[in-house]
Amino acid sequence: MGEGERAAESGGFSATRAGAKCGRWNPTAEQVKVLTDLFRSGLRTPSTDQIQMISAHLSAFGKIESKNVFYWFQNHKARERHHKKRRRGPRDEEDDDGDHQKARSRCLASELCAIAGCTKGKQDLFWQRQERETETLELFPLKSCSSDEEKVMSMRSELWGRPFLDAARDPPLDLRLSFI
Amino acid sequence: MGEGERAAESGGFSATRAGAKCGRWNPTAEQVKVLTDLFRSGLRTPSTDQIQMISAHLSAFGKIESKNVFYWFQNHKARERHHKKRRRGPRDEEDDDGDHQKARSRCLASELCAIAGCTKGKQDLFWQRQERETETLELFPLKSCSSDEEKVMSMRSELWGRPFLDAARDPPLDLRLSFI
DNA sequence: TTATTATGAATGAACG
DNA sequence: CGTTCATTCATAATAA
Repeated sequence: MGEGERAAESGGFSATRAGAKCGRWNPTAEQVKVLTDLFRSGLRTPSTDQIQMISAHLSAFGKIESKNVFYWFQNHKARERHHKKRRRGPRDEEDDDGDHQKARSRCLASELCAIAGCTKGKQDLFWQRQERETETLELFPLKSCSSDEEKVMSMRSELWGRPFLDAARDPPLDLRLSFI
Repeated sequence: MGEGERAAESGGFSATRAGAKCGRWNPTAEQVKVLTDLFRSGLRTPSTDQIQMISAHLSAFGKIESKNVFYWFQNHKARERHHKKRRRGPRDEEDDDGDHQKARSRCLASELCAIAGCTKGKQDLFWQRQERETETLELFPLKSCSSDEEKVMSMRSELWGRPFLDAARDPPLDLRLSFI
């Protein structure tokens, strides 16, 4: 199992990390980055809409489904509690991809985030939402998430690494964070 | 096959086999011995308490953390199952697997085991349990696991290999196994 | 040394 | 939501 194929690196951007048969979702560095940021920003249990939204944007970095986002948050939240301690290893920081194409560009103005759910009435649950086509959703459908004085955390200035190759294709990703 | 191999001779005791800078936990022969015994005794998925307990005792043989125990069982269970592929014992096969390990035997004097969880109310999960100091747990804290006759498996008489050198320092390890 | 194996650690996916 | 399973990744140990 020593598989040295690990070396198989992504061609241009860190797409599929594992060259093996991807039976399951394999998040790219960018995707993880965004998800982590969202999580650190306070997002714990994204609504169906938020999941759809996030998934849509992350699809720019690679194949991804809504359920992946759903699971990601579920797992991350559940495990955070069990993982409060030190994280082994000296060099285990991040990005094991080997490709450092993280054009550190700051998007202060445009912070990435989740769109408020503002769940409209009744809708199918989770990702099983009939899978209507592939993207019918809009980026900013919400018109009034209402005020809410609940948790309004502001985003932390974070960088956004984008593939320098498809700069034109991937959306700017400047979403607004507005927790329900 | 490895399992026992690297364990080397139990003739004495293999101190911290870890050659040096252990990036990751490297179990000693004794630790593996105990874990293996517990596993073969039927323990598959130790509870948080059991993990803590086991970890505490195994620490006598070397550095170890609760999460190591947790992972060990996870891996061991998963792998044994996976390795059961294409292995049809023609004849008298011990067929030790399965869940029938009900050797309801007497907990003879020195049986190694895990202490019942007796999960009292709410407790942190897994090995993340606050890491309260270094063992506040008692060997037989339970006074009444209360009703619930879930799975009460008894231990199979097994010997306990102990380092003859540190007999005094390491706990006798005569615990009782009582699944919940 | 390099190649392979054994296994610790991590996490996606799901179960109950 | 907590817990468990299945795969995969990473690396110490060991064979070649």
